[in-house]
Amino acid sequence: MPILKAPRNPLVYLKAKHITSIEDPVRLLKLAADTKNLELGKLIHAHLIVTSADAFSNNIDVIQSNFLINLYAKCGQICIARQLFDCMPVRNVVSWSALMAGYLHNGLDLEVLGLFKRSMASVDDMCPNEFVLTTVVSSCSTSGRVQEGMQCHGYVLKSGLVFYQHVKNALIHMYSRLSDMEGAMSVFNTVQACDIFSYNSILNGLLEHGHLKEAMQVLSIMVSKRVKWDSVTYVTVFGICSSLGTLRLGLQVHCRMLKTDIECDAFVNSAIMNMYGKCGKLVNAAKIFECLLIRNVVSWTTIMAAHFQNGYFEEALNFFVNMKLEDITPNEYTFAVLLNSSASLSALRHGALLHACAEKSGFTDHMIVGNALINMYAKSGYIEAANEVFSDMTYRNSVTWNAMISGYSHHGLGKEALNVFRDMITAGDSPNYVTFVAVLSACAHLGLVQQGFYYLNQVMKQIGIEPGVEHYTCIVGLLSRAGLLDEAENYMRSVSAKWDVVAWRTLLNACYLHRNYGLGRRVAEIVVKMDPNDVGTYLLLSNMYAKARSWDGVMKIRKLMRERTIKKEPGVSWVEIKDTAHIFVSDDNSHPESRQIYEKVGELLIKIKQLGYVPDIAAVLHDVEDEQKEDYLSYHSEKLAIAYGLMKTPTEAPIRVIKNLRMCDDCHTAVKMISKLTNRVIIVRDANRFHHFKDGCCSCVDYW
DNA sequence: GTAGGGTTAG
Repeated sequence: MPILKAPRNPLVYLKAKHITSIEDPVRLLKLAADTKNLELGKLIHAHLIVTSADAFSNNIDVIQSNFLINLYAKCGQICIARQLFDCMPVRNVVSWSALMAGYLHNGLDLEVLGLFKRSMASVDDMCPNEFVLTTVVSSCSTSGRVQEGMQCHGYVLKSGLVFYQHVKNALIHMYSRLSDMEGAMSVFNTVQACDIFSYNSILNGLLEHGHLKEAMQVLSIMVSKRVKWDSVTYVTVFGICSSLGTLRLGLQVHCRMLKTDIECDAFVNSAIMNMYGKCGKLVNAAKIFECLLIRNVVSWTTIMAAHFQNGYFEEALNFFVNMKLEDITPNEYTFAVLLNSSASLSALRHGALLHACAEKSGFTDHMIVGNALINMYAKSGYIEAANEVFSDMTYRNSVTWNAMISGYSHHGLGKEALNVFRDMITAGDSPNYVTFVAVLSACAHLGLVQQGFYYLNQVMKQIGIEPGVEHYTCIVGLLSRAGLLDEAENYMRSVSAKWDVVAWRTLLNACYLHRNYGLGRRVAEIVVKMDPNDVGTYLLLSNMYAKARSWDGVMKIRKLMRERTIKKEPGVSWVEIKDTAHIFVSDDNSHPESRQIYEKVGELLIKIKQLGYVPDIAAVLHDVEDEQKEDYLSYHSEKLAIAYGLMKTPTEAPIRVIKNLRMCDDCHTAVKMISKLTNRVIIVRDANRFHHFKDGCCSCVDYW
C-alpha cells in the first residue's frame, strides 16, 4: 500500500494514521526514513529524547540511534547523522554501515572509504559484513578508486562475502564503472547465481564500453534462461538497440515490452525515444513524445537530440522555446544538444546566445557543454572563441581534444592543430580514431607527407587503432596536396580500403587544382559512376575541359547533365547581421537593399581590378558573350553576402559568410583582394572547409 | 536496523 505523504504538521499526520501514541518509535522512524519525512522523524527523535531512561544524558540505545542515523542520512542531513554517530558511546556494525550508506547517497563517496579505514582500526566491535562491503565497493565505483576497489574485491573473496548477491552485484557494477570489463565479466561468471541486477549491470557495462557483441550474447543467455526483464533491463536493451542502430531489434524489444506489464516511466520512455531517433525513425520518437503526459528535462532533451541527429537542427532549437513555456529547466545535456544544433547551422549569434544562457545557469563548467561550445564556435567560424573555451576548461576528455584539433584542421590551421595534439599526449589523454582523422588532415594542410605516414603506420599501430577509410582518405589528400598525384592514385589502388566517393573526389579535386586533366578525367569517370547525381563532379569536369580550352568536352558534359536531368544547385550564402541571417542566392535581387548591394559589389570589383583582379570567365558554363559571363561571376552569392557585410558592420569587425557549395576560383581570388582592399578579415565557410581571408591571402593557401 | 542496476551529449 502506498504511504501517504505527511502533511506539514507531523502530529496531524500521526492522527490521520490513527497513531495516538508513539508505542513503537522505531517503526515510525523507519517509516519516516523510507518516505524521507524529516519532520515526522524529528518529532519521533524529540519524543525519544524526552522519554529516554535518562532524559538529561540523551542516552538513546544503539538500535534507536542506528535508526536515527539512517533517518537523517536518507533525508539528506548527513551532518546530523554524523553528529549522532560521533556521540554514541557504543556503536555496532549497523551504525557504521548506515552512516557509510548515508555518505554514499549524499555524494560523499570518499568519506565512505575514510570511514571504512577508520572502522577497521576502531575499538568498536566492527567486523565488516555484506552491507558494509556493498556500500564500500559502491563508493569505489562512484569515486573511481581502482586500487581500493580491487583491495575490497580481495577482502570479499577471503571473507566469503562474495557469496552475497548484493556484494557480487556491487562488484560487477564497480568493474564496469572502472572500465574493466574483463574484471566485471569474471565476477559475473562466478558460481554465485545472477539475478536481474547482475544482468542489468553487466549489460550496461558492456553497452557503455561499446562491447555490443558481448552484450547481445548476455542478452541471449537471459532469453534462453527465461530471465524476467524489469524496466531497467528495457532501458539498457533499448540503449543497445540505439548503439547498434538496428531498427528491427528495437521494434522487437518495444513489442515485447508492450506485451508485459512493465511500468513505462520517464526513463523507459526516454530510452525508447532515443532508440527511434538513433535508428532514423524520428516520426516514432515524436509520436511518443506527443503522447507523454509528463515530460521532464530528459524527455525534452531526448526529443531535441533525435531531431538534431536526423538533421532537423532548427526544429531541435525550437523545442527549447516550448520547453521553457512548460517551465522545464534545461540541464547540461540540453545545452549540449542545443549548441550542437546551432553549430550545424553555423548560427554564431544563436550559439553565442546559448553560451550566455549556459553561463548564467552555471553549466559551462560541465565538460559536455565545454565540448559543445568548442564545436559550436569552430563550426561557426570563430576559432579564436573555440580556443578560449578550450583553454579555460578544467577537465578535458578525448572529445574536447578532438573538437579543438579538428576545429583547427577545418580552419586550415595545421600547426595549431598539431600543437594541441602534442598537448593531448603530454596531458596523458589517449587519442582515438577521430583524433587521427583530424591529425592526418592537419598534416595534409601543412604538406607533411612523411609525418602523416609516421602517424598512420607507427603511432596508430603503437596505440592499437585500426586505420579506417577516413584515415586512408587523409593520406590520399596528403599525397594529392603535395602534388604527388600518381602516388595518390597508386596508393588507392594498392591499399585495400573500402574507398568511397569522398576518397575519389579528393583525388579528383587534386587533379583539378594541379591541372592534371588527364588523370582528372579518368578519376571523374569513377566518381560519376559512384555518384551519378553529384553536380559538383560534372562542374569540376566541365571546368577542367574549359581550362584546357576543350570546348567539345564542355559541350559533352553539358549534354550529359541535360540527359541525366542534373540541375545545378543554386549557390546560397548567408551572413548574420545583428539578429538576422541575410540570405543571398546568386544573381538574386530579392533582398530589400538589393540595389545598394549590387552597387557595392560593382564598386568593389572596379577597385580590385585595379589591384590586378581578372574575372575567370572560362569557368562560366553559359553560352553567352564574355561580357555577360563576367556578370554571371559578379553576383555570385558570396560576393553579395560579403558586400552586404561590408555595408552593415563596423570597419574592424570580421565578416563571416556561410556558403552551401564549394567556393569557386573566381570568388576566391576576388575575396582575397577584397580583404586587402578593405583591410578586413573575411571568413567563408564553404561546403568543405573554412577560408580565412586576410591581407590578400587565404588560410587554405589556394588549395581547397 | 544498514546494501546492488537505468534516461538525455560527442
